Amino acid sequence: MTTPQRITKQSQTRERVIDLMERFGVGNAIPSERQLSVDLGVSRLTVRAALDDLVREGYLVRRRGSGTFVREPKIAQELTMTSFSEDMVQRGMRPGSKTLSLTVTTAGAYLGRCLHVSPSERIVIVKRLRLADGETMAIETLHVRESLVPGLTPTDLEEHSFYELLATRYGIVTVGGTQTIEPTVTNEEESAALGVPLHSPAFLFERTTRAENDEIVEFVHSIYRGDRYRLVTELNRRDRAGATPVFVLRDAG
Amino acid sequence: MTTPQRITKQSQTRERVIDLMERFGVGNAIPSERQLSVDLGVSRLTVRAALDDLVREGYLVRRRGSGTFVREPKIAQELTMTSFSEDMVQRGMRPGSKTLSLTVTTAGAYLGRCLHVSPSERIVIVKRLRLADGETMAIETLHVRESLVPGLTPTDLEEHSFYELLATRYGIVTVGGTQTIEPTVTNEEESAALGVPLHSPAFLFERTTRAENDEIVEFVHSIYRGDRYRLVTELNRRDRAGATPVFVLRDAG
DNA sequence: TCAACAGAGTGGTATTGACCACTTGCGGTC
DNA sequence: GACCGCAAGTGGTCAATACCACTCTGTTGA
Repeated sequence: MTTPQRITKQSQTRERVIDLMERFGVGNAIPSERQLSVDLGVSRLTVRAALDDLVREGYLVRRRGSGTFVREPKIAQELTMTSFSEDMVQRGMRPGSKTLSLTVTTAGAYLGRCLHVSPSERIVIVKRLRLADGETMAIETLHVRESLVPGLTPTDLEEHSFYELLATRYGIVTVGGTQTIEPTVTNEEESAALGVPLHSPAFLFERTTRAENDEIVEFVHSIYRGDRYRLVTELNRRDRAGATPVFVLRDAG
Repeated sequence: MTTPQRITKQSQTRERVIDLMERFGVGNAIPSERQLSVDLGVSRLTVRAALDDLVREGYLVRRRGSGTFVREPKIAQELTMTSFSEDMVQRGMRPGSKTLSLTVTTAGAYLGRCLHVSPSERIVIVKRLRLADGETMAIETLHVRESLVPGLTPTDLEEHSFYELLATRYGIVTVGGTQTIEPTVTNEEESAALGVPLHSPAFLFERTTRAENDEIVEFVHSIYRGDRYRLVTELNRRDRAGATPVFVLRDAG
């Protein structure tokens, strides 16, 4: 059901349908399933499987007795495993990062538990601002074992995405993680950094990220401006799996 | 692909597989797809379609060459189309509802836009507290066209789930909706009602719900205590569709 | 002129049969 | 006893076909 890694007729069909979607344009119907199965030389079942995925991902809508139509593109990215940098690029904005501080300390009890390491392990703590088109969007505190990222400098992080650095320089591929989201209000430091009034509503994100070997790579604590972000979920009685939320950047002002 | 509303072999198969899952227990394999297709008297493809859904919803895991196994149950409910009442029952808590006010006014510009009705349409506005095991969890403001729910009383809402009432008494079946989530802080009224300090962090949920004919049924504005709820998301580099968040009730204190 | 109807076309469901890729365990071999 | 390899069983993919329920449209009838 999930997209296969190997080249399969279903995945080929998917790609060719995506091409067709662009050709026909938003709001229009793509050829019928039977027509597609003839045109693409695959069975209708294969066509349906490919369309199923595209429908579930929100690119197409089916109307029984009528046809399958190209949906208008989503306005926002899914709340998923993308870095802030990637995310902003996809939204068509210029991402930025300003490193406020980079310190090394021992983990201590709390961080040790978060990162699954000994409390005496040395940890790099990086505090940085996240910018979009020059405007401050969030303040992020990154915690990572020093042994994983030797020689990391503040400017590294302003020039590259952290995940990019992990992958290319340190050979660490992240595969998943857990994220919790809470409402909070900004404190003095956060308000000053974000340029919002004291005690403004904000999202508190906490994320732990895992590598391929199931080791915990990082623990990130982020404060996102509540006046610039909101979460949007499409609810669905029939198909409970469709409740994938998107993290939406609001209009300014 | 989506669960059908009519009785279908696939939905029957789904139910019978769920029975089997309970019988075999967490961690164990259920019978093979071929075996199930014989036992249940349906084709293997139908079995697969039913299993697909259960896998996507996280109840089963498939291991190629090995079998299909019962996953351990999720710790929390998905952020989905369940009513507060259903939700609390599933968490093993006793839901409660205390109606604070029930008024009827004209929609006006803003509500008219939210509900897709004329600004002069008469709207029932219900304000009520949501309780779990006697403790106040949220304050909810419900907006619904008066013509949809004639004769609705405050006590109705304390004795039944609103969705239950809609379905049984008014014959309105809800099929989906859109929900937005923002961080906020409680105002004087909300703080008093929830029993938290003034300006406490909270989640602001806004939901519009659609009926079968795509008409908008309700617009709900809810304030959830930030000290009792958090959102949890499992992130996944490989399968982007799997980022379904859960709305977790925190430990008290 | 307009409403009702019939038919063609669409997605939704289901069957049967086949082959592939992978896991596992059994049995033979060294 | 330890190791290797093979075969059986599993999920993954795909084909060809059939019928149902629904939508839309063009035609027919009043």
